[in-house]
Amino acid sequence: MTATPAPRDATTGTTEKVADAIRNGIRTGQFVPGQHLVEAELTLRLQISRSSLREALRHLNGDGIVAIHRYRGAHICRLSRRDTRDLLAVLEQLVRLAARLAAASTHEKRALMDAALDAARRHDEDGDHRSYIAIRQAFYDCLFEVAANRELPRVTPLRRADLFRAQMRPYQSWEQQQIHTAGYRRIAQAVVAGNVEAAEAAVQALFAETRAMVTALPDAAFEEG
Amino acid sequence: MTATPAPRDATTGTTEKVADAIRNGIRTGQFVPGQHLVEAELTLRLQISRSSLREALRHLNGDGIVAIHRYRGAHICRLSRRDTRDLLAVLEQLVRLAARLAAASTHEKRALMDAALDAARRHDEDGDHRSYIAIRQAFYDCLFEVAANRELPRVTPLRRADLFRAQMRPYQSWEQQQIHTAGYRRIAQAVVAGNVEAAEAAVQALFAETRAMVTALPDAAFEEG
DNA sequence: TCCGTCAATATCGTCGGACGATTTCATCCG
DNA sequence: CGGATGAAATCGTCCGACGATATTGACGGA
Repeated sequence: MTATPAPRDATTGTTEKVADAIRNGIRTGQFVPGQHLVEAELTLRLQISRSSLREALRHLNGDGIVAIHRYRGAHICRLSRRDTRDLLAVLEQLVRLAARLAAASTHEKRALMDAALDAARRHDEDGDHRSYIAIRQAFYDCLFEVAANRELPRVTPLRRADLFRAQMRPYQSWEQQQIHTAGYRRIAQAVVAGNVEAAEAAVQALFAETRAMVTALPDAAFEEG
Repeated sequence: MTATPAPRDATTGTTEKVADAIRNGIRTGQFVPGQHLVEAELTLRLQISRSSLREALRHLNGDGIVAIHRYRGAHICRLSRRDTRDLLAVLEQLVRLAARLAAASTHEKRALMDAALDAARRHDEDGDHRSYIAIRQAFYDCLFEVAANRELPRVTPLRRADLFRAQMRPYQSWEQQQIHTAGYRRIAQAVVAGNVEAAEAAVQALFAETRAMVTALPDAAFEEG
């Protein structure tokens, strides 16, 4: 009777493996937003049964990263400009809350953010896109860990943000990634310092940058609507 | 099975019907938080196959209202004090965002909130618990409609809040429900008036009341941890 | 040639059964 | 009384089947 869905149990199942595979495929570019997902093809590629695949797709559908239309199959969601705007508005509030809670946490807990900072510094050196993804993930994992709010990781639409990142990728330069990473660093520094106002301000600044970047993108990067 | 004459969207399927049935059962008290869900029993009760039921359970697991432990089955989540605190913190931020967006919307859109207000007034008269549930649902539906942010209804953990309400029910008096409904009314009025600050303040006040009520509840109302 | 109609196909939704894996529980023995 | 043990219950995964529906492409008439 644990109040929260099983953390370890759930990760050991076939459906979770499949869901992770697709999520990871989105991050690595193996799956592209808008791509049609045919059940028969995926069952062959992933070597699983249709039942398990459908459960995984239903799971991903709940996360909002695949859309399912009756008798027309599933496809990776492709965000419109409006979807992106709405997503960023919600995400900003939740990350702000996370930053506020984290900055108000105990000193030893806040020190965990140093790991994310170190990873960010390493990213500046090699500059691989894969490490950028890793940075992002490490940053948010660490932020949620320090914030110590079990509900935040559940509701924060980070998987949808991955979709957003995937759509931006062809248009985003390495410099922009570096700027974004610098934003993570500023948040982490404010959190480690225990400065609540600075942490919230850093989150706001990061999302302001992101919104500006989105505005500058061509229409081709978005779904119509 | 064959009784699906006019399916127009993805929301009209067996799995969705099952998920709705369980969600509704939680609201009406048919399912109690902590209750064990046996697949064989549910397939008989709902007259569906195990495949469809499992998809539905996976869906509800994604919404965070049922927990699934490998080889031990699914059960309705039961929130601990901490879970409740975390849930309310996140919910407050999202409802605040919704109220802010709604109050800043156009005048004709904001007028939609009058429907929710009328429903709230009707609730004061008959005072049935079922109508209280209806009020709550109508209020949030309307708020999200006016806020015009597609991401908000997706991420806002209202189903988990239903869990919370279900756990409170045995300890919540009718007067407290009325007080809560009055909080909805204040938010709606501020939204209709287009007063952003007042709307956000009303949300804050509502959650402050809720937190105070939670603190006063006995331990028996919560899962341990 | 263009466009509407209609059949063929691909794919999905649901079902039922099967088998191994694991937990749970009652039983038995020390 | 407590720990080992075996049976029952339940779950996870797979497979095959059938009807339902959307998509596609052929066909014929204007």
